Amino acid sequence: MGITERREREKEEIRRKILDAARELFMTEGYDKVTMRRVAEAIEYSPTTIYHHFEDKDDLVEALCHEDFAKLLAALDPALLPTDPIERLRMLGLAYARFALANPNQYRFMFLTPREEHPHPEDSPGYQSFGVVRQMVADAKAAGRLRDDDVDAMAQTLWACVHGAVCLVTTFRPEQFPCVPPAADLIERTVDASIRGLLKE
Amino acid sequence: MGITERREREKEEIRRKILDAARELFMTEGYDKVTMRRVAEAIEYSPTTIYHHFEDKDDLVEALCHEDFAKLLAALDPALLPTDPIERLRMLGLAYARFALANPNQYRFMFLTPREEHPHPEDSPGYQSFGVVRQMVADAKAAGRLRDDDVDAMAQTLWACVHGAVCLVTTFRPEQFPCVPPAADLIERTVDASIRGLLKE
DNA sequence: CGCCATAACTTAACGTCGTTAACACACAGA
DNA sequence: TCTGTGTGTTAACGACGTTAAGTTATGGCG
Repeated sequence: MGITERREREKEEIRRKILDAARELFMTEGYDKVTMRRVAEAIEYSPTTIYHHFEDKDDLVEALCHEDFAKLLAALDPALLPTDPIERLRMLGLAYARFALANPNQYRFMFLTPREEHPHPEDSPGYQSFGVVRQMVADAKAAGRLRDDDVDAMAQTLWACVHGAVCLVTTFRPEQFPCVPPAADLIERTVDASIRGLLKE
Repeated sequence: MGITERREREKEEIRRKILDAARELFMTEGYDKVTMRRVAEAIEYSPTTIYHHFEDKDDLVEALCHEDFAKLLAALDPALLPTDPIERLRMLGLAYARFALANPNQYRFMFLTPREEHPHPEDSPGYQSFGVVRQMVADAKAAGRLRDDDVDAMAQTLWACVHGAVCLVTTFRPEQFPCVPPAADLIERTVDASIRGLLKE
């Protein structure tokens, strides 16, 4: 009775094809250019077929996004970071920014698009990514290196700062807005300043 | 020969009406809901009429945006701020955030939408707003309060941090993402930490 | 085998959007 | 009085997300 299993495998296969085609369009041309019709054309099916695998366009991009949160979580793997708590935080910030700059369209959808209908459950990669930050802030705090007691608030502050630098760099081209410096420079400066602002004494 | 003047006055009047209707829609319902047809309906003209006053939808929203940059510049008026350079910077950051939180849709378009075709000339309010930040950073530097020498880079760093806090707060509702704290609290903490990170010793 | 239910997939359409071509009309200047 | 310019309209085009209806293939079952 391997028939239904084969069916499921085939269904999964085309779901995979849809996701891959959508991601290709999404990465290279951005959200607006991911139209159901273009995705369908890319996989050589009719647009209606996509609706058998995803509820609507939002659901499709949401699925993409879910995969990307997993990638982000992997990119923040604590095992890859130094042991000194502060240096660790610094490298975490840079790794986060590296992910964002490498996947600007995804980042935009993940962190810059209001997604009221899709909250992050506690065991989701998105939630866990924040957990990594919080844990490292907690470690730095435990090592007596931070000035404040509110670990959550400090983690959010760091996140906000790096997020801001990433947003500026990915939104504006250097020549467009007043004197935006080389991307890497602004990000490094922002990570440094925000961490320093939380240090004890 | 007041005829052409009356004509121009009338033309200006309807342009004004279009902008007002568009702003109303834009503020309350966001960019997507500002359709040429709905704006036209609001002012009781045909959609085509709008195209006699604005090149396309982008041009219309761009005009809205231009007005908002002027409002931002006004909201950052240095005369309203304290005299101590650091306290001044702090209040500037809070005033910036206040503007953003009061006009989230406009803020989104102003600072979160890539606008490749519309750079900011040096005398534009957008450019000048950054000038205000840079000037205050320069003053703090002149007062010997800052650790670094690169005024532009420090101004951009502060901007990035506040921008990031504003983006998080306007994008996510408190219950949606991990433990986002009360908006005002995160913003204040971010302003404080980023400035502290730039202080001398 | 022959019938049929179900799932996969398509065609064709609806309503919305931004935008534009074609036309109508008022009216100042000759 | 004619004419051109500016101001406005209607009606359409093509692209979009989405869906109703229909087609086809195929495994299950008498």
